[in-house]
Amino acid sequence: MNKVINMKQEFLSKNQQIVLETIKNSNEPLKAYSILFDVKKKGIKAPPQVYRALDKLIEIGKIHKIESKNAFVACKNTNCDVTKTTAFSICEKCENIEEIKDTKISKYLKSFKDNSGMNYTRYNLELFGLCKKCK
Amino acid sequence: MNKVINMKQEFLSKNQQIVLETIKNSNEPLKAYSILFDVKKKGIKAPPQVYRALDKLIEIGKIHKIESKNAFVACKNTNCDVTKTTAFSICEKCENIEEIKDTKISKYLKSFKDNSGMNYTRYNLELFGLCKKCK
DNA sequence: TAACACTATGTAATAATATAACAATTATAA
DNA sequence: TTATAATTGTTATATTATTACATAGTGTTA
Repeated sequence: MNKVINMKQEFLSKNQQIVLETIKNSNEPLKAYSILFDVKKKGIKAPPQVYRALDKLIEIGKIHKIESKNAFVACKNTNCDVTKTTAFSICEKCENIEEIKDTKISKYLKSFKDNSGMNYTRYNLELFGLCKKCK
Repeated sequence: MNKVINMKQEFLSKNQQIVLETIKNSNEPLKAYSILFDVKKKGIKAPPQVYRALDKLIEIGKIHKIESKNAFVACKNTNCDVTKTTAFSICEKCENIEEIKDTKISKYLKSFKDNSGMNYTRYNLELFGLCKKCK
């Protein structure tokens, strides 16, 4: 079986590589069935093959899921091993979505405590508004 | 048509009332088809009737959607007119979900600015971890 | 009142998203 | 080599959500 080693010595299987490349090459978040459509050229035929790859890629932090859109984006943050922790900015008009790199917000949320006794380890944050172009 | 006035003079239709009561009476977030199952006793028969009510209730801030779970909870925050802005704590083990009332975090996120030029107006935040019982 | 617009409802069909179950194959380790 | 685990392929189905259109009630106003 053809495998490739990435910078963190994590192995990506053939299907995982194909799905990851497809997402990376897109300039917008992709939905699972849109990924499936794209990768059919490369021999992937059925939803479970895509969803399995997506699950794994999320697990190792190569991609993130934007929950409110059921869509997937590649993580551009090279040291995103902390991962599964996500913050996105979403323009409500043009639907442009960007991962928020601002570290202040990440520090703030990681260290956040309330009086519930919860021990927080990760978060999803989606900030909505209007982007520079649309406002 | 039987209508009822709530504190903000917003009208709730019959189906909206039924769906809202069902969600309020639950001690956990409900999924749309679980709501549908419950309200069949009361004459609501099909998905669009439920989804229409859910959409409206979200719009007026009576309920929130937990995006990562595709589930709906009533907003206990009586003055949740600011709304559509949501923050939840989710236990990864027991799946207990609570709306975060902490106002610090809300102030922080509402006033958040980065250098993208985005003008943020609302957010969804889901904080994951282990609750007091599960850790 | 009749005509109109408007909102809410009911209903059937189907679209979109995701998983279960199991067989077949390939990779790695003992 | 045998066993084991991981990955893949495949079919079917479950779950979540919307479209489209018909029907009925409500409110306004000419």
